[in-house]
Amino acid sequence: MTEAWTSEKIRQTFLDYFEARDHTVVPSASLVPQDDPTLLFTNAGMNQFKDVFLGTGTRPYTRATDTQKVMRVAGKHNDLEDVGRDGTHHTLFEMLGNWSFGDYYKKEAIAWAWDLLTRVYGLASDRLWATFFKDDEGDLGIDEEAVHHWRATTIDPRHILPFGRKDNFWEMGDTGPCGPSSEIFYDRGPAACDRQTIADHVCRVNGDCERFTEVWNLVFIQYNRHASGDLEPLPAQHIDTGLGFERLVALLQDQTSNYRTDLFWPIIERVQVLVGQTDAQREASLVPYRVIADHIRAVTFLIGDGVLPANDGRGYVLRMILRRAVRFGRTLGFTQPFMSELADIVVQKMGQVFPELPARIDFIKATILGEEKRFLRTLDQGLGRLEEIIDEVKTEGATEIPGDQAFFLHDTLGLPFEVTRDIVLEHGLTIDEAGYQAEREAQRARGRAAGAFELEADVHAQLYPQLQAWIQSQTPKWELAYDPYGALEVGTRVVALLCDDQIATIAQEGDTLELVLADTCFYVESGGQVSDTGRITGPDWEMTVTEMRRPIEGLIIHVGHVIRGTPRVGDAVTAQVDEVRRRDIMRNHTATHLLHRALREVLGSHVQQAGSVVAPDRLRFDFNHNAPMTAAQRARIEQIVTEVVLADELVTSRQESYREALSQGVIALFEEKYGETVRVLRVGEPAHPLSEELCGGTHVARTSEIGAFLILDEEGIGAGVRRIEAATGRGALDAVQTLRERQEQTAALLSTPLEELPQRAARLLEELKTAQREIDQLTRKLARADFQSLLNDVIEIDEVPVLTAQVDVPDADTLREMADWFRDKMQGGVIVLGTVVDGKPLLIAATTNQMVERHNLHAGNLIRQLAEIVGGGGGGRPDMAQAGGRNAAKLPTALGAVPDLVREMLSTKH
RNA sequence: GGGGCUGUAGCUCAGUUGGGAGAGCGCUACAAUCGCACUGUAGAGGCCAGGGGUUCGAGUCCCCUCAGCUCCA
Repeated sequence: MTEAWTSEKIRQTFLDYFEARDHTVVPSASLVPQDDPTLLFTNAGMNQFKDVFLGTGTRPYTRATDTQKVMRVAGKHNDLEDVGRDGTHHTLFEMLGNWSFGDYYKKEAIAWAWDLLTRVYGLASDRLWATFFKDDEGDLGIDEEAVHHWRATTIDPRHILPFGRKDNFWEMGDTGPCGPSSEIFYDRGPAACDRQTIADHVCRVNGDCERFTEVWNLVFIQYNRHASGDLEPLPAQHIDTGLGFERLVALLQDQTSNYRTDLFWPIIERVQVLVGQTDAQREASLVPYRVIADHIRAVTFLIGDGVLPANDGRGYVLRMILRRAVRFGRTLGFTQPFMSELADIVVQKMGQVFPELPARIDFIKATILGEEKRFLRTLDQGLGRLEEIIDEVKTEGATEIPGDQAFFLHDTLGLPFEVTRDIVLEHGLTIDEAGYQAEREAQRARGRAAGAFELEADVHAQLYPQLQAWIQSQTPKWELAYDPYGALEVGTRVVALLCDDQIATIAQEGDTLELVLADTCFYVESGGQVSDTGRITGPDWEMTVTEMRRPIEGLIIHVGHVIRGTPRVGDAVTAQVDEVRRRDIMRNHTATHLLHRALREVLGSHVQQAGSVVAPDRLRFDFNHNAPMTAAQRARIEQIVTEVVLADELVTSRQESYREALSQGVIALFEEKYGETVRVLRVGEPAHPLSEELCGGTHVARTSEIGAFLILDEEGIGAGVRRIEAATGRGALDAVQTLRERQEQTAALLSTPLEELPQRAARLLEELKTAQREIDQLTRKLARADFQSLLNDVIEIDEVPVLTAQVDVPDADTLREMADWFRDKMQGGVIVLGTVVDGKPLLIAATTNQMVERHNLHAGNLIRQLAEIVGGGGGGRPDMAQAGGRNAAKLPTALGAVPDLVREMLSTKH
């Protein structure tokens, strides 16, 4: 190992090696699996080729090689909380692989793997071990073929070992392609064993210690497992290999820890600079360094693939990883956001291989920074509450924080338990960890009981592959021609029919039908653009098309109703898209691109599309931005788009390789699945395009066709995500007409010319306000006058002044005010006032505090008895209470009862 | 998908068996000062997130919706 094996060189050597052996070098698939709802993240190199192994998809090549970014955060081999505690486990890593789809098999796979490791990479052959499959549970026997090819290499024959189904038989799931595997291990020597202290530990291959490192797994796919459990030999045999890149780099750079390689060490050094520690300090607290180095890679890649921090799903995992890194950062002394700066290092290091990273660097950093700030805020709130809890515990003289309190901090306020524990210990208190764990377990159990992660139980999972197989049996050479970009009408024929989820050859009038055509010009929902509708006409029949589906690659279904005649398989038909509707959609789609560009111009280049819907009547566009748009920004954006519309710019598309497009700075959207060749949509002249995006949608030919563009609405739909609704062409006209209608109605109601409407409304509001104020003043004046005359009616009961009266006031507030005047005037005494508001009786009783204490005259008690008389209820404070009822006619009776009641209450004084 | 918490003045929040919507900061005016900070006085500012229900009466109780925070899957 005299050469310097940089990670870049190691990766490139692998790809070059297989490219020289006729493999197509393909880009890594996104970390977000496409078309696979069962998977949270891409977790193996084979994910992107799953359809090939399943037989539902094909590729234009039979040999491929790649480096695949892979995420593993939960599972038997990797738990998030373990990452960073040793030198070999990661959340995100690269998996180098070579693939054969029905091409070469075990001989080449084994020979090349051996050749590459020993000759090219120069690993010592006496350190290498190989395993093969020997069935220990069934009758599959020994993988003699693998043994044979291993013996043909220069490997020490004693280093070829058999293992059973647990270690050496690979299956994708309960059913599907599977087969034996062969693994290559590297022996790091006895000193590398991390289990030497365990009594009965024996260092060996598959012995679960760090001495023997699994380097490369070669999977030989040769069976298909049926639901019955039977294994059927496949007609075509495949190779699927995975070589852990980070481990290989560690081996070639002669490091026992992956973190000491050039993949991670620059990050660690940067962290050290930022936090200002010495080398000795760094070595003393390596775990936080490793956690941060690992997690910043995962976070950068996840955001680069369009995952955003969220409360569920992928976004939640991203948030947990980022927050875990911040948490460990705090233990190093970081008090300010630091992660976004580290993203630069990751992008510098990996950007060549993963061009999506440099293309989105600003967005990635802004997202990380935003989430870091959010988390710091969450921590502040949680810490504030924790201080309160600690104070409470201390004043109670206790020394332990209850487990449920710690769990509350974690569950509700998001304060990590580790943080809570550290602070509590600093205060010299303890924490009820068992109680915390119990609460946590209870919460987990509730979550599980409520239904585990539901995998989409698609009843059609079997149907459509069957349909496809049926079509192939009828017309072996057939391949769907999908062209929504040209004419909106096509002459073709019926290839297959589905009625009531059954494959059929004929359908009846009135049936709901799923129909497959040989060619179609109907657009299938994708990239936010909704599916086309239209009709299909046969020789003597006709059907509507109301919905389109693409259940599996290469199969497009037209769903609709037969409105006339009997469709049959093989019929020649004319398929016709609803043109008016489609043209509206095209206007909206092109306008979406223009809107995207205008947003970036006005709000900044951090604006990224986070989703969109392109329908005939409107377009919806979600994007990342932190604040509501101002009216001026909205107007500016409409203006920019309109200028492009008026300039009558050319709209063109071209096919290009994905990598090439990205490297030219073409905007790629997250939600979209991109193949190796992509369609680039351009607005404007080639020399200086106004907008270039990857897009599979349909567009107008010239921007002037858009007609008009109008933003209808702008709102926030989540943390840092805004949504714009807009309309073009006829939709914009509709919107303007609706606005005008409303405005005219309003103007007519106010008898005001349109242009004076705002002033008129403002003046009316002002008038209303002053009028209300006048009413209030007059009401009070009247009440005051009433009150003065009422003072003549005060009677005395046992030397206590008592006033009872029915007055005419508009509300309870005025009654209350009159009672206050009485109390000011009389110093002591009892007042009960009644009135009728909206046909309902209303009563107020007031006394003074001294009356309550000395004479047991409780206003609340008094009012309750009165309320009963008027058919209601009441209550209040001892000195002020109010009641209402249903029977206004009884109000005089109630008031008449007051003297007796007061006398009674006074007589029972203590 | 399930659970927890929160939503009251521009901001931070209080509001105790259901019965007068409040504090601090900020804002405006006036006073004081050469002026500012400060201080004093007065004032403006609230569909108590939205909707429905219970009640004579709901910021408060019940249900639903929306939004934010958070945990779990």
